[in-house]
Formats: sequence, C-alpha cells, structure tokens
Amino acid sequence: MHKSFRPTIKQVASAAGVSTQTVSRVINNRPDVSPETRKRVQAVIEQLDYQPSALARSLIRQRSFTLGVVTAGLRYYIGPSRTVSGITGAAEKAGYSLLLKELPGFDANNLEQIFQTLLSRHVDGIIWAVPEVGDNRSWINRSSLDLNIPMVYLTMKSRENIPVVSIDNYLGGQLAMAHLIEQGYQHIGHISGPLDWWEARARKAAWTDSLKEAHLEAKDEYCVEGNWSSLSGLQAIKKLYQQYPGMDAVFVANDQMSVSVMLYACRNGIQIPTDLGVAGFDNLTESEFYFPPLTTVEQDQYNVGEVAVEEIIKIIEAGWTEQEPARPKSIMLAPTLIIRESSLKRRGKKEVYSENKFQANLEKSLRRD
Amino acid sequence: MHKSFRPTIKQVASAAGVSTQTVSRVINNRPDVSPETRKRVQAVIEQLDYQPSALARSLIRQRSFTLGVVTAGLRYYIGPSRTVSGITGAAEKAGYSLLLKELPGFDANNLEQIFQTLLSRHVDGIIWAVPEVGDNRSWINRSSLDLNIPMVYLTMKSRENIPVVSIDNYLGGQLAMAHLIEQGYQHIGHISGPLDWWEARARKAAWTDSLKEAHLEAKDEYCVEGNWSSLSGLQAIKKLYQQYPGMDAVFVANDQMSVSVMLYACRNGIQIPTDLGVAGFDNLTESEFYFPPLTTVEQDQYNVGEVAVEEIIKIIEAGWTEQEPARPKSIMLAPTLIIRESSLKRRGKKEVYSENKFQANLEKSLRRD
DNA sequence: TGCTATAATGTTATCGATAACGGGATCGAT
DNA sequence: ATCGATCCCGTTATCGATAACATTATAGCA
Repeated sequence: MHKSFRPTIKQVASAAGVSTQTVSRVINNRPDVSPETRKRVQAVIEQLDYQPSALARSLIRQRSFTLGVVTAGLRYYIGPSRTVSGITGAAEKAGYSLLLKELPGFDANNLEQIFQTLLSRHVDGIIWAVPEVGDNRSWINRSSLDLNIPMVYLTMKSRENIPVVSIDNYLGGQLAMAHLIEQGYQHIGHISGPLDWWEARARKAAWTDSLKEAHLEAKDEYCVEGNWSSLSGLQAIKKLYQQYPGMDAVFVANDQMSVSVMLYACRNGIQIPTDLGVAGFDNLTESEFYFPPLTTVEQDQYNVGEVAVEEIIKIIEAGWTEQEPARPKSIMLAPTLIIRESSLKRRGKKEVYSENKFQANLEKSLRRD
Repeated sequence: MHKSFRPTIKQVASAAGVSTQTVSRVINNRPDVSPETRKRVQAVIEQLDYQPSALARSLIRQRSFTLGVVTAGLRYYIGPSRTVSGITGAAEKAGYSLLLKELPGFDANNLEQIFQTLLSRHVDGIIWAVPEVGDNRSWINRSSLDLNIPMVYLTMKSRENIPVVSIDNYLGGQLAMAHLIEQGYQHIGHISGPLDWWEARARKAAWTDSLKEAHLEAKDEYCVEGNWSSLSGLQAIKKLYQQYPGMDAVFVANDQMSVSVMLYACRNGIQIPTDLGVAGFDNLTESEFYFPPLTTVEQDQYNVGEVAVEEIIKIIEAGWTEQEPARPKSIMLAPTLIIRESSLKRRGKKEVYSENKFQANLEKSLRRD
C-alpha cells in the first residue's frame, strides 16, 4: 500500500555499478571519488530522484538535525504562534527540522512522557517555549529530568546556568509608564495579568517602581488583577474605577484587556485620552485601529523564536566540536513603545487623528538596542 | 559532549541476561515470553529508564508515526495557529508526532524541497494546512509530485478524489447576510478579502447570492476589496461610503477589517447599528468587546485541525491494513453566527448592551450539524 | 626491480530496533 | 518409544545509511 517508493542508497549503488560506500561519498561530497565515478553516480541519483534517508543518517551519525519545540496556548493568543513562527524560520535557515509538541495547559504534568517522546526521536535539542506560570519551572533542576541534551527556555525569569530568551517585560512596563507620566498623568492605575505569570509580575513591578520613582502613589487598590481576557478586563476596569475614582490613566497588561477599557470608556462617556489615558501591551495588529488607536508596548515574539534557535544551535555545535561550552546566558530582548492617540493627553483634542502622523510615530517610536 | 546516555535494547538485554529479541518481545507485549523472564526484563527496563528508539523503529517498521504539517502565515493571524493547535491535540491523542514546516509566504515555491525534507524523515502522511491563494494548488495533480503517501488538504475548494477539510465559508457568509437582511437592512455593502483567496471569494459569493435571493441589488461598486488587514479595512470603508452613500449595513470579510469600520464610524458620527449594521467574520477573542460588540461568523479552526488528523490517520491505517481505500471526500465544517449589538437594528437603541444577554445569545446562536 | 606513497574503491561493523526463522525443552498422544 | 504441537528464546538478516578499515591499482623514486 503506502509503501514508499523512494529509492535507497543500495539501488543507486547497483544502478551505478559501485558500492554503497561510494554513493555515500558522493552524496556527502567527500574528496576520494574519481571525477568520472562521481559524475556517473550523480547522474543515477538525478535520474532516480534519490534523496538520502534522514532517519538512517540520524541513527548512524547520532545526530538528527531535529529540534524539539514544546509550546502551549497556541489557540488563545497569537504571541506563542509568533514565537513558533520565528522558530520555524530560523530552523529552516539552519537546516534543522522541528518536532512540535503542545501542552494542553500551562502547567507541566506529564513531563517525563513529553521528554521521552522527543528523546526517542533523537532530537538534538529542545526549546521550551512555554511561559513561566506558577511553579511550572520547578522541575528544571530535578536530576531525574536531566536529559543530557541542550535546552533553551523562553519567557521566564533568568536563572543561573540556564540559557533563557525572554522579552524584557519590566523594561516594557517602564517605557509605558515613563510615557504616561511624561504626558502629565498623575493618577495611574494598573490592570495586571494573572500574577502567577512571570510576565504579569514583571509588568506590575514596573508600574509600582515607576510610580515610586516619580513620587506618585502605588497603593494596592490602584491595581486590579485580570486574567488576560477581554472579559476580565471589563470586570477589572469597573472595579478599578470604584477603588480609584481619581484615576486619570491606566496601564493595562495586555491589549485584549485594553479593548475592554475602551469599551467601558465609550459606554460611560469617558474621553480617551483626556479623561483617561490608556497604554496596553502586545501591539496586536488591530491595536492601531481601535477607538482611539492604542498606545502599547510591542514585543517582538518572532525574534524570540529566532534567537532561541540560534542559541540552541550554538550550544549543539559547541558540544559537537568538543569545545568548551560557553557559559549559559540569559538573553533579554528589548520591547518597543508604540505611541498612539490613547495616551496623548498633552496634545489634547485639537490634534486629530491622522494616519500618516501615527504611522510616522510608529517608526520613530522609542527603540533600544 | 551531548552524547545521549539513553540505554539501548542491547544494554537492557545483557543486563537482563536475555537476547535483544526477547527484550523486543517484552516492550511490544508479544505473548511468547515466560512470565518470569518478562518480569525480569521489565525490572531492568524500569531500572535503566529504557525507552525504545522511535528512530530505529521507524526504519525497520517502515512506519514512523509521524505526520508532516505544512502551514503558512502563523505570525499574521491566529487562525492558522488554531488549526495547528487542533492538529497537535489530535495527533497527541492518536500517538503521532508532528514535523512542522512553515512556508515563508502563501505561494508554493520550493515544494520539492519541502516534500523531500519530510519524506526523508519518513512521515506517514502530510497535512497541507496552507490556505488556497492564487494558483498555489496548481501542483496537486502534477505527477512529479506524486508522493505515494497520504495527504490531506485544508482550506480550499473541493476537488475530485482529494481529501479536503475546510470551513464552509459560503455558508458563513449566508448566515451573516440572512441575519442582516432579517434585521431589515436594505443596502448592504461588502468589504471582501483579497479575491485571490478562495475564502474571500466564497464569502463574497455568499454576499452576492444572498442579496439576489432577497431581491436586493449587488452592484459591483457595493463591494470593495481589502487585504485582510485593518489598514486596508479603513481604506475600504472610506471608498465604500463614497461609492455607496446609501449603504446601511456592511458585511466585512474578517474582524480585523471590521475594527476599522467601527473606528471610521466613531470618527464620523455614524451610529452602529442604527445608521450602519456591521457583521464580521472570524470571531476574534476581542470581538465581543469592541464598541459596539461585533456580530460575526465564528469558524472553529481548531476543529479543522482535529478533523484533518483524524482523516489522515484513517487513510494511513486503511493503507496499512491493505483495506480498500475509502473514496477521498471533502469535509465542510459549518461555521456559527454570533449575534451581537453591531447588527441589531430591530432592537434599536433602547435595548442597551448587557453582558448576560449577549452571552446567552452566543450560546443559542445558530448552529448547523 | 622493488618498495612505498597515494588515489579510488570495496568490505565489514555499526546505529537501535524488528521480522523471520530456527531450535531446544516440555508435554501429551499414538 | 516416537512424533508433533506448543512454549520459550536465540540467531541471523534487515531497515538505510556511515565509519573504519581493507584492498587494489597506479605512480614515484631510489
């Protein structure tokens, strides 16, 4: 039935009248083959449309050129997908294939099984692209899970001797807060993400610290915890207004919740940005077209994926060439503040929205290298 | 070095004092092993934490329990990711691993290379999860690309003798249009997606046909083509109002463009849904929280992925058991209309927005089995 | 001429598993 | 006592490739 009709090295060998070893030499571009033989073999390869089996190679070479990717939450939000996309792009470029696994949730239950599956397929390394939530990183130093293969972790707090690639969420929060403060807002509330998420904690910490540095108050009741969803954002903004009636701006931990803040404002005759400044986080593709266009922190999740692949390949190659392994490092990628109408108190209502202006703003928006 | 320290079947065998064949029998649960031997071998397996190599197995069994997944556009929009997520879920359940490839664009350039990579890793089947755009399906019947392995295609027009899984985009459009018409809108415009996309054409066809069936006009200038992006949506709604000043409702081919329609309405004092009814497509997670909440067609892309996996596994298994292969069929999954405030003309402005009401609406919204 | 260096190719073992077959031990039936 | 069936387990070949070593032929040089 589905017996694959792919020719094998043996068939090529006999068709060319040489040994399999010679064919192997040709496909691996080894020097010790006479030009005529090489040409003859290549002709046969061409003719049979032969392609060496990566499987057989992986076995004998003890190297598969395959990376395991473990992700989670692909269906909820585009962030993880962007990272996966960055991983596919960089892996393709480097000649690696990807085995993809997705956790059903964010906590790590059947780790052993996941690792076993990947290891039984001889992956050369694993990219752990699951955000840090609760204690879902507690297993990292558990010796029973020491896999002896390179691993890179994404989106988590830096840890000693472990390679990590993350967006600098704290910096992102600082950018947003600095901007709001600079615009003259004095009473800035916060709608945080779920605080068992590392990213949510980092963003909230930036809110707290920024206020303190500006000698503004950061009372507990100035912050309400959401769960990233728009619905939770709606509930949060209601509660926040009750707890903090004097609020004149709000830093919202993601754009999905920001949408609800804007909805609430529209429903209740609150003018953005004059009565309430709003800054979000994520820069969803739609954020530029909300009413009003949303100031937000852009995180380049695609790049996170790319960098992760580059890092893990470095480690793999180093191990393979017997080099001294470089000390594992944490890489923090800087996010960017995108300034749009929702936070522009200074300019007031006179300056109306203009596509071009905001496009320009977008380009010259703060960048940090 | 990264030399993997995984034990092999040989080590288990010698540690247990049996042949590798006996170990093989134990791990495959074959009958002809004495209970004592079995127990002894299992103890050793346990102790060494032995796991058979899927690679070696794939070679000898000529079956890898791996599916190739080819996708595109993961970073632009959450739809493809939801499908991938459905694929990971269903594959996990069925005991299959996934090799993921992402095309750099939507057209199919280096197909040969992509197939070769997957085939050289002996995938048992391929899920082609790239939307149909332009002529990027023209290779399907090209014999040089006859791979001799099962393949399932997603999101495209049905074709003879090819297994396809798609959302019924035409039906989705019909649902939206029937609802708008039922609400009493008489002058319904359309902002379409890029018409080289099959999905965009299907949605537009539903718009045209629905108008005709209701004896309403569907002139060319009542429709403007966008490119799915919010920016294009903004340009489109401007142009559409110029071309169709009498318009009282618009069916927009996706939610990202709908956002811009709402922005435009807000900026120009157009009341939704009284002056303009709006219906979108996709049901982004934020769509419920736009101003006003957006009526839209929900497509269960996750399910598309699940069904695709089930179908391809059926084909694979059938081939393996030498059964008569079932005739390849096209599967069309029905979308659902989610009715929210943006299209409720009938109820007027008296019925204000209430979360609960719309939640209830969401649940009893039209479904078709 | 004889010996070694080099080039070109083939042989054998191996990666980690399974299929196919073989063979010894045990047991009951003839 | 002989035969065959059954149970249990080992041997050998195999999947598709590569590494390490072996072999042959040719050339170079004293």
